[in-house]
Amino acid sequence: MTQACAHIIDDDEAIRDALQWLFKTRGVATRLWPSAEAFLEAWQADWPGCIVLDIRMDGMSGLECFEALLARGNRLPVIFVTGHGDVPMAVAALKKGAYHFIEKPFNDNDLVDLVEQAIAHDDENRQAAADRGTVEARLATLTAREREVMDLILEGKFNKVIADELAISMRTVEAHRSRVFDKMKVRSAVELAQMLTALR
Amino acid sequence: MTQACAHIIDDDEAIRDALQWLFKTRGVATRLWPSAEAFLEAWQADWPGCIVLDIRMDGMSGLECFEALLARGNRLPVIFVTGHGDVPMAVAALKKGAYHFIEKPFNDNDLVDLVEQAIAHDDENRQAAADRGTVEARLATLTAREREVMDLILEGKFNKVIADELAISMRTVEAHRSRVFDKMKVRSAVELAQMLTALR
DNA sequence: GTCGCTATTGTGGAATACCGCAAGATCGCC
DNA sequence: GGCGATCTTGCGGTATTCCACAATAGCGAC
Repeated sequence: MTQACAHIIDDDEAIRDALQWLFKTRGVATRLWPSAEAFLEAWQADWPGCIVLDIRMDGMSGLECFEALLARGNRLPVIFVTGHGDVPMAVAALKKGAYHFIEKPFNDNDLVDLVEQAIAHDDENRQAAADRGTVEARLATLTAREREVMDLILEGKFNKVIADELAISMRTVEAHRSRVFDKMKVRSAVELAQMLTALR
Repeated sequence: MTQACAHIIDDDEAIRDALQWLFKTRGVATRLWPSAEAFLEAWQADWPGCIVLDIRMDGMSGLECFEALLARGNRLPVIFVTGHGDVPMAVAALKKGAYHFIEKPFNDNDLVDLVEQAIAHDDENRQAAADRGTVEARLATLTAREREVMDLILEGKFNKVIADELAISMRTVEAHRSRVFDKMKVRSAVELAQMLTALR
């Protein structure tokens, strides 16, 4: 499941099959889900790709599914598909972060293009998230004391001042500082600042 | 014109007046424009507030006006209002960066709420832009050589290495470095890195 | 208890950064 | 030619960083 794919969630088997065939001819991998519930149950945060989500379905609606995904921190771009949408619904969905909102009947090529854009978009997100992930993983290896020292380093303070504020000796600060650089895999305070400021 | 206001662009005088009255009762300053052309002619990049833009108008349409504003780097949130919109139009507008898309007839309170949110949103944007502006203004005071040195500092290099790469003496690098810190109003390379990384 | 991790401190020295003062050279502008 | 901005360099000295080596102490896990 490391392969990016378009998750097609629709309770109409004929549509699922038609979309599967469509995407197959265009070289886009798909995975089919007969209901929002089924998808939510299987959903994993690290799945790459995008979601093509029908709004009107038996059981949980596409909008409810979207909300549930939001609550779980879903990052996959969601493309809504509906035959009975309206402007307020589309606006609300997009403002909540949906990737697109398209009405049936749609042009096949348009949908494929959208899905490809969404998958590419997800790729970028995923890359950025991975970068953040590695930095956070390194942060996680720091001890509490090391993090305290790091914070003060990031305020541009001298070891001397840090030693004062933490009421420890300068030598100790140096030791922590050295370990911080080591664990964060940077060679200077400047690199550290850039790495962490990039996280926002 | 330093006061944030809602720019109402509509070719129907009755609607303009009605909206002006509505916003006045809710304490939102407004400015009325009878056409997209009139607004575009007067438009200034530093106006704060938001835009309420009717789509169907004689002459230039709201959508065309929006495109023109995009091309000019407009930052004001745009709220589209229309009686004849459809889903694709709304989706396209939002994906291009419009703030909202609302259909007539609309609930007065909804529109006022939207406008207030948009103005608040613009305030935040403007604050962030101002921060970027001050940093960029400082950057602009740097000489070419100082910027070169700064770039190398931001790569975490020692003065010695920088001197080598630029084929100048270490003392010269120190002089530039000192002036860079001075002009950028920072006291350490760490602060500099944070200030510039925050710009993205 | 022993082992491993963490926090702590010290010594001593080499490498760098930082600062004030002074000054030569180039270049464009009036 | 004179003026101002910029780039350049050196001297001498202080402050800070960085590193290797060495060592003590607390604390939780097995």
